[in-house]
Amino acid sequence: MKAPSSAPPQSPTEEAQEPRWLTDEEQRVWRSFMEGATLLDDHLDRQLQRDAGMPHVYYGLLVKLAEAPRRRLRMTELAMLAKITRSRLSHAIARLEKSGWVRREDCPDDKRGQFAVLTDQGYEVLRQTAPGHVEAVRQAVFDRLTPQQQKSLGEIMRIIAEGLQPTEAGADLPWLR
Amino acid sequence: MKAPSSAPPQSPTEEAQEPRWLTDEEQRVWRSFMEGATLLDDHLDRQLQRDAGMPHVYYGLLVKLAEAPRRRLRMTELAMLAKITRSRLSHAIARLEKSGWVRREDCPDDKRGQFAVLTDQGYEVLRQTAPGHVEAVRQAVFDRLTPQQQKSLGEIMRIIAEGLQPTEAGADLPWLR
DNA sequence: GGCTCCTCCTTGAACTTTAAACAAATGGCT
DNA sequence: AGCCATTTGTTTAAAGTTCAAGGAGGAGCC
Repeated sequence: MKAPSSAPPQSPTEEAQEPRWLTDEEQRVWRSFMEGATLLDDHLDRQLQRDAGMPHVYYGLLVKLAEAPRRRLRMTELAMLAKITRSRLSHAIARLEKSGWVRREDCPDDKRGQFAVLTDQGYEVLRQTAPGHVEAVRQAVFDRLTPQQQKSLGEIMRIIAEGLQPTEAGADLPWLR
Repeated sequence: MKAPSSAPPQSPTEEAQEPRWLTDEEQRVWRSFMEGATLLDDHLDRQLQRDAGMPHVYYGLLVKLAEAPRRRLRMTELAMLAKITRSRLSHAIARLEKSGWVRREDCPDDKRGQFAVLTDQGYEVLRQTAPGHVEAVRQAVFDRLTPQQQKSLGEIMRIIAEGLQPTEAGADLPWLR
């Protein structure tokens, strides 16, 4: 991220041309982004750990389940929706199961498959902690941005997210550029 | 984050009024944000773990050190710059020390104090991996956004970050609203 | 000096995340 | 049926993070 004073251009046949360093302005944007994102996630993590007894990611899992038909989702689908690995999800569900907020259920169609099912207790936790969480999000984000800024933020982050989705072919195929 | 169908308004004297749920549009913005931020950080984490043998946060620490006078910073100052807790920093520096990229040095003025100092080896790692990292950031972010969007992103994230800075009095004093 | 409070940083335990390896089931394909 | 590649989800260990507690030095005050 830092440009060592003056690096001379590489040989033209080298794959590594002079790196496209960030300009000062780009630097500022990038650092603001990282700082904001870090502070925000830490903030919400603490908020939820305190009020709901779980990290932000876990809370997000419960939300996805609550929105799903019959409050259940296949592990792989949940992992994709939540943008986390299956491994991470496995651990997370194990912990949420221990807390009594989620229960596993076998999939009748596919003996490999597992459903993660939101328990009534899990739904209750969500019901009780959701107001506090939305409020935290509002105070940290929406209350501070103009409608136009909110709209921009949505568009921008959607673009960034799409560029990184494993779904999008070409994203992991840089040699096709 | 999810509004259970129709919750009746609370008693007016209750502190908990009807929660200010997010509108559908706000939901979309918020989810795009979380997804984008998650995917981006995971992506850069993998990129740096692969190419530099350390997580994104650790890389950021080396960058801060590289920019500091005499390539050294007091632990507390580094923690504040990097927006992480001192505890986390302690562990992180221990690991970076083991890797030979940072070294601790006692502070002459204050016997409690410690400097984290970037070693030559640490600087070298940075020099070699910085180009690849900037490139990753460019591809994921700057190459996809218009100049106007980049500017907006900077402004927006700066606002969010400022609202969460422990520095800003009033941020932790919600009763003063 | 002695007292108290605060700051600086570390530590250890509990918890979460990652990466790699794995078993089991599925889905073609012959 | 038999075979092989893929998909599904879990497991293990190592790495990273958090939280609460604590040692030690500094700073103000009597």
